[in-house]
Amino acid sequence: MQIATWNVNSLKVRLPHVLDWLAINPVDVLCLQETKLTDDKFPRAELASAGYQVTFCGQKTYNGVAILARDTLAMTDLANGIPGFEDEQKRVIRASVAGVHIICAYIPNGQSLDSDKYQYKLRWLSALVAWLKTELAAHPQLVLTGDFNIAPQDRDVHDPAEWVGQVLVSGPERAAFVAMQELGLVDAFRLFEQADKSFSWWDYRMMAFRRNRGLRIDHVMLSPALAQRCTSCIIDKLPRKQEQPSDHTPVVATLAPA
DNA sequence: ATGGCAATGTTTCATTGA
Repeated sequence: MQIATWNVNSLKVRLPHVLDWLAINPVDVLCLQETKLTDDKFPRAELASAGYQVTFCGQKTYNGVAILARDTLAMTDLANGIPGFEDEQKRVIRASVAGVHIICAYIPNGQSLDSDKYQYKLRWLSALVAWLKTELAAHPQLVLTGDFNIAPQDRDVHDPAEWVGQVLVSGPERAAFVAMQELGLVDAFRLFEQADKSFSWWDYRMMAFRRNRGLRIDHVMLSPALAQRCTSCIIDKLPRKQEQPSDHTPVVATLAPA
């Protein structure tokens, strides 16, 4: 089973990229973030033609998440949001696909350490971690994937010194990531030997992609039972090289049959 | 220190992202 995540930065603009990518990479599950579409505008028919069933939850301009699953697989238990956490922003959606419990998340950016948005990010992360504890107990086969807006370690940052004092690398954010690991979730990418300076996001500005000035902030985290089955996790940089790309590129994890 | 690039809204620039 292959599970991928991709922050597409507008599914309206990026639908052709997604369809092209799926044609080459027929993953079983693709989690999308920043669809930036209200539900009435979601391109359900186009994705159905490509062989994918969908569940989505979006809003105008900002946020928006979706899970695509091959239509040959059973997709059940559809829900969105973090239970008990009031949030107008559409950032979490979940579904069970062929018995694997998938949570697709777009964790807040935080803007800057002195921003209200940063406080919101920390509250949000706290709610997520508390909820994950019960989710993991209920669903031993669990994947948490998406745009975490957290670079877990300095090796996930092109120039750590340049990022000191900024969001995505702050102590409290990284502590939340560690808290997820302490619940048993495993950063699939780090199960394997990887090239130095592997990133999943590059700023549009300053030729950041060509200079590989990026961050690794998009993650696939696996419950212990699934980590045991994971045979690979790669970042696919090809979409980032295309015309009019998203600033993020897909991350793909492969699980061996149970 | 600042802005650089891209998407969105109803736009003629502001806001947000990371």
